[in-house]
Amino acid sequence: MTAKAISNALPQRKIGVREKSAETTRDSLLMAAIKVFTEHGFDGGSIDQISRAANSHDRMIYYYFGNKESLFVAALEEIYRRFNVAEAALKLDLEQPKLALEQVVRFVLNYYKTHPEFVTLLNSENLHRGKHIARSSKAQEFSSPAISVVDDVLRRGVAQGCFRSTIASRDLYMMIVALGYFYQSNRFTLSAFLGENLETPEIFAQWETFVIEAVLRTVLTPAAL
Amino acid sequence: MTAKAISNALPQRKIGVREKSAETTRDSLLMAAIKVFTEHGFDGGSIDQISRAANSHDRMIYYYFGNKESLFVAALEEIYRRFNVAEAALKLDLEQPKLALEQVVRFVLNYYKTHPEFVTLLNSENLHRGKHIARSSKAQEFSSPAISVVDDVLRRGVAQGCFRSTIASRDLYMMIVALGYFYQSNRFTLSAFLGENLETPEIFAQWETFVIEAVLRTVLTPAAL
Amino acid sequence: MTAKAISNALPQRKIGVREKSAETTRDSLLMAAIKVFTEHGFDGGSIDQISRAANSHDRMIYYYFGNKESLFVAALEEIYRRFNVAEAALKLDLEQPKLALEQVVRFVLNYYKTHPEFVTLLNSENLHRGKHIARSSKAQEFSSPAISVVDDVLRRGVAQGCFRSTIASRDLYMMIVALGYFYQSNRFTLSAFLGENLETPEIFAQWETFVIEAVLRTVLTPAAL
Amino acid sequence: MTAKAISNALPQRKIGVREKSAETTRDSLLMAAIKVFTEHGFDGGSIDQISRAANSHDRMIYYYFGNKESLFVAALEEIYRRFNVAEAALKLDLEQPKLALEQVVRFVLNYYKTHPEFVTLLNSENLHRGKHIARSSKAQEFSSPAISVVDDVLRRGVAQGCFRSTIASRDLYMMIVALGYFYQSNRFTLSAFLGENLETPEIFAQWETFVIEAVLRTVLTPAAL
DNA sequence: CATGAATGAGCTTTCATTCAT
DNA sequence: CATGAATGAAAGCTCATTCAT
Repeated sequence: MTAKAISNALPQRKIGVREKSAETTRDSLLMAAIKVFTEHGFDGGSIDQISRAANSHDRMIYYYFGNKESLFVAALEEIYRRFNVAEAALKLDLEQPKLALEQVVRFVLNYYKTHPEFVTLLNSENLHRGKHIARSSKAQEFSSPAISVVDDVLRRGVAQGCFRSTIASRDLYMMIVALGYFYQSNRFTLSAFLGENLETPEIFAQWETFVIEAVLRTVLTPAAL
Repeated sequence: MTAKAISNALPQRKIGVREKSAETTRDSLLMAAIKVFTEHGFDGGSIDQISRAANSHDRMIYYYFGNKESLFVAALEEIYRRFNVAEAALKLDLEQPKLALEQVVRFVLNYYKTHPEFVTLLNSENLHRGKHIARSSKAQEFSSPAISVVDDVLRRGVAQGCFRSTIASRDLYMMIVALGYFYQSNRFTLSAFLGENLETPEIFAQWETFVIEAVLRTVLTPAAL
Repeated sequence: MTAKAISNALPQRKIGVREKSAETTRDSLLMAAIKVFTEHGFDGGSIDQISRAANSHDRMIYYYFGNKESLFVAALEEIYRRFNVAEAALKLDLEQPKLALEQVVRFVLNYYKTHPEFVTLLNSENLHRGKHIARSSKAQEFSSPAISVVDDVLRRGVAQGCFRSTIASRDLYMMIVALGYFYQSNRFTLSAFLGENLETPEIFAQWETFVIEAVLRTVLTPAAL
Repeated sequence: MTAKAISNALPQRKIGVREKSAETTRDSLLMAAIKVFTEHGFDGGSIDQISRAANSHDRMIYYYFGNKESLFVAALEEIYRRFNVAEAALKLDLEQPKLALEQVVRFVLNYYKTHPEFVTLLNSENLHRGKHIARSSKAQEFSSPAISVVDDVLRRGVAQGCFRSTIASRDLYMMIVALGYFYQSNRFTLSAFLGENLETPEIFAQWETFVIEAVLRTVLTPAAL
């Protein structure tokens, strides 16, 4: 029969024989996985959808990743890696802590806005109570850079006397992330409930301004306000 | 043999002949749906799991709700209804806006904490880009009470001169909700990344204190700080 | 609950309480059955579709007809009854056998064309090897009029000397019916295979002329040709 | 317990591990499909019945054919292919057009009689208004041989002067097919209505003689009669 | 490295029908 | 005469995964 079965059932899927290197196959499967999991979540996305989107075959996913869960973990790690790369590119002037903090807030809000896969994959992961990320050896190493950026800015501001000294960097980090993440992750239900489309640039801009103000007012000393 | 076939065949699933009223059947299906969707999300939760948990049959879900999506919409509406009931029971002293606002924050944070189904169902819904709630005629009517509570407090505080007049109630509402929701919805990935368990009472208490402070600092006039 | 379950699942189906007489309900169910069975066949048509089309309820079908098969038998009997009524209205001049035979052919071809339900229901019935009609007590009484019309014309023509005496009326009857029925019943596959749409008036007219000629040439004596 | 579950569980359904080639599996599924669709029609025949009859599994039907409809199309194409093969084996002496035409009629009538699957599958297909065959790319290529055989004989007869020149080959083709097909496809309802069993050899023989005579009388010139 | 074949359990949904009032 | 409730079986189809080469 040779290739006839599949070409009968899925005629649109013919791929050339050995025309792609291993690296490419693995990569395109991973990209496809991020795309499909972003659109349908872990449960909603199927192995078949992913392999088809990658112009490959189901079997290759098992070859390279073992199973669906491991593929999902790889996808999670990849989007975290990308976030860290983007964050590392952020050049902050620590000598101006107030401005630096504002930049961090802008970066976070805009990163979430332009990278829905980040929000959606984490959303799906939390629906599963974090069971996949718990299996990742790289989980914690990925978070430290993010938090340390906030920590650095905070320390410098305290040292300069413009930031309050009682703020825990973990809380500040979570505040910034929460205000950015929630707006994106819940924009659909929020839009429905508020009767306003949160995806318009105007409303996002207003929110960004508000968040910056809220963060600064929380952190700044009365004198620096 | 499939698990489903077994459960159909096993005698212990047989329920007494028409011993339950329609009210009970519909209700228990809805309660079971909330439970199962909370634990596994929309895609992860199966019709079979739900009917079994309700001690009923698959068929009755279609009898009472039409299909899986409509059942999910009914579940969403129910948890929103409950939230509004709980919020309506909240007695605020509007003459003390600062205290009232603190109470609102405490209420929201604790409601999300004690009602994981609220967070999880919305999480699942946003994964589907809000397509289910868009079909609900009750969506908007459910959100207005929540926002108006914040609005009332805010107006009163502005009138008394202790709250800043430039705050939009929608932004304030979203801030409170975001800080409460995100902590719960992302507690699994956050715990993994931070290396700290956010479900311990101590860390939650610290977060609650921080959020109250952040909200008040954002809203209060310099004089009232 | 009362009516809430159905109105939730099938909101478009509310019917007034007792606003229709029994006669009407039974009749509209029968009409709906003919319609649905015509469109989808016995297997393809569902009890639910039928009761909905009749603006009634599943339960009423069982009340009036007992089960799906008996409903189908009733539908078959009804379309045969209608055919006989139409045929009885046909006024033939037996003194002109050739003309009368032509009229019969025209009647049959046009009846099948304008009553697709006749063709489709019989089609469906033959797919089930006639098991439903075998249960009908009225089956044979319905066929006699049809055949006797052909028989009368044939006898008269033989008596007059213009028709050949060796023709069996059963064969002649089947020939006319076959040429009319097949064209209608198989018009879809024929159109696909021939690459011509048999539903256009021109092609039907050509066929009608051809059939009349074929029937007459088969029956007429050489002298009368 | 459902019958399906049972058949999944019972050991006698287990087939040897990979003891069958793909060729065999696909073919036996197709053969089983023809058998089951012949007996119960498209709607009445189930995927489960077919896979069981082929000693295979539901899943393989989707693997090889995609879905039930495509399997049905494949079945239709297969029986048409077989008809064409049988017809191609027919050796006609075109120098004797009258005899050749008689042979064509005998061939068609006997093919339909001995291949009920041909009649039944087309019957079922027409019940669905030809929607499946419309999706077949091979539909028209299958019909041309059949019609061209009739066309060849007709032309030769006209050339020799024994056949009338006004006959359209399409009409002649449809006449022969109609008289053969209808007798088989409607033999159940006809038997019930006529009170005679059309499956007895005597009645079939009489019909065959009649049809040959009718076709020849329609086609022959008066001189050749 | 890659692929065709196969597997069995699971999914959501619809079926005809019956019960009790 | 009619209806709301319930039932169990079966439908078509998709799931993640494994085998053998």
